Amino acid sequence: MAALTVAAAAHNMYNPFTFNSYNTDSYIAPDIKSERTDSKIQVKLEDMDLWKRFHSLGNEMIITKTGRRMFPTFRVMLNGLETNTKYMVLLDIVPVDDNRYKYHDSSWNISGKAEPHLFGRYYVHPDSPATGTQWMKQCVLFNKVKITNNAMHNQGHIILSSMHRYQPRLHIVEASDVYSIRTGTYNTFTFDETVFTAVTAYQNDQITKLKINHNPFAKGFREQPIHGKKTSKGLKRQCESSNDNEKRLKTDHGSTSRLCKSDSSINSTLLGQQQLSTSTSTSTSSALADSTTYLDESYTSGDSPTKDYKCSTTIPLTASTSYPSNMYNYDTSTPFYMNQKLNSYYGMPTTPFSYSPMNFGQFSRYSTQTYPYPISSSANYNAFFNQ
DNA sequence: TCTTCTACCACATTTGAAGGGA
DNA sequence: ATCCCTTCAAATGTGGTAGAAG
Repeated sequence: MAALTVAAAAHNMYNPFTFNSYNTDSYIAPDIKSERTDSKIQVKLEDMDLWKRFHSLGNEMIITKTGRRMFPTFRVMLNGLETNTKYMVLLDIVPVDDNRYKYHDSSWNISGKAEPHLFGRYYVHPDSPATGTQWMKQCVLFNKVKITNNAMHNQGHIILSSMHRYQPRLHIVEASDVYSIRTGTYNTFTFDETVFTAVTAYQNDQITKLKINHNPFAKGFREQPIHGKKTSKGLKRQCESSNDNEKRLKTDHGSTSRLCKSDSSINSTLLGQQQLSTSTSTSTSSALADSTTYLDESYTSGDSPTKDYKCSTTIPLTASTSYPSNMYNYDTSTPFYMNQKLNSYYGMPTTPFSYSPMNFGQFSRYSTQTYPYPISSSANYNAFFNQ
C-alpha cells in the first residue's frame, strides 16, 4: 500500500484540483462542473436489473494482483450521437468518497481515511475511434476491463485499493483520432447502481451467491441440480438453450437485433494503437466474436439463474456532464493520461504521451439523478434507442 | 488475535489452431 | 485454393480455502 501511496502522490501532485486530495469539499473541478450538458446524448446501462440487485446488497468486486474482470460487466447503449462524427469511448473508475471501509456485523462501516487514488488511468474502448452510427449500432461492452490492487501494474489494468468504494465513469469524447481527443467535447456518464467496494475476498455471502448464480465462469460453484450433474453435450445444449441466464449470445436486444461492441482486445487500450480503418472493419466481427455479450435479462425472483430475456423493460438512466474541451492528456502507460492544459501550465511536456494527471476531482462522481428523459416504458425505450 | 491478502485448486468458458469435407 | 464447420487442447476466468502477512 505504501507503493500505491507514493505512486498516487507522485501522480497527483501536479494536479491543482486534486492537490488537497483528502478534502472532499475542495475537490471537484468547479469550472468543469458548471459546463453545458449535451442532453442529446443518451446512455443506457445494460443489465440494469442485475446491477440493481448487486447494488441493493452492497456490490463488491474482487481485485487481484494479476487483474480481475468486473462482474456484472459494464455495458451501455448509446444514442443521440452525431451519426458521422467520430467519438472515442473511455472508462475509468473513481473513488466515491475518501473513506476506507471494513465489513463488520454484516455491514460496511467506515474504518478510516482512504488511500490516495491514482487518477487518470483510463480504459479506452478498442473500437475507438468510431462514428456515432457505429457506436449506436450495438451496445458498447467493457467486459475485458480488469481491476487490480497492484500499483506497479502497467498492463492496462485500472488500479484500485481494497476496502474502498468506487464507481465506473463512461466518457464519450468527440475525437476523430487520438490527437484530437484533447479538444473534443466530453460527455461523462455515471450510474449510481454501479458503485462497488473493491475487495480481495468477498465479504458479503449474498454477493458471493449472486455472483456464482450469474457469472458463467463460476458455474462450477453452483449447487448441483437434483438429478445430478449433466455432462453430455446434448444435455448441455438443452440447458444452454433453455435456462442459462448467463448464456452469452451473439446479439443484443432481440427487438432491434443490435450487436454488442466488444472490447475485443485489452492490449488495444494503448492509445493510438487502433486505426479507424481497422476499427471500422473489425467492429462487427469483434462483436460477433465476442460471445460474452448477451441479451438483457429480466429477473423474476430469488437468485435462480433462470431468466427471461427482454430488451425493453429496463430503464435507461443517463446523466451527462459535457465538457467543452477535454482536460486530459496521456502518458506512456496504458490506459492513458491526458492533460495537455495542465502540462503546459506546470511547465511539463505537452507532447502526446507525456506523463500528466488528469484534472478531474479527487472524488469525481457525477450523480445520475438528473435524467434528461425518464424513460420507463418499452415504447419510450424504442423511441430513444431504436434506430 | 484479528483483518486482509495471496497462492493454489477444481471447474467452467473462451479462444484459436488443426483437420476434414464441400 | 478457399471457405465453412467441427473438434480439441490450451488459455483464461471464476469463487473457495488454507495459510501467510501485517
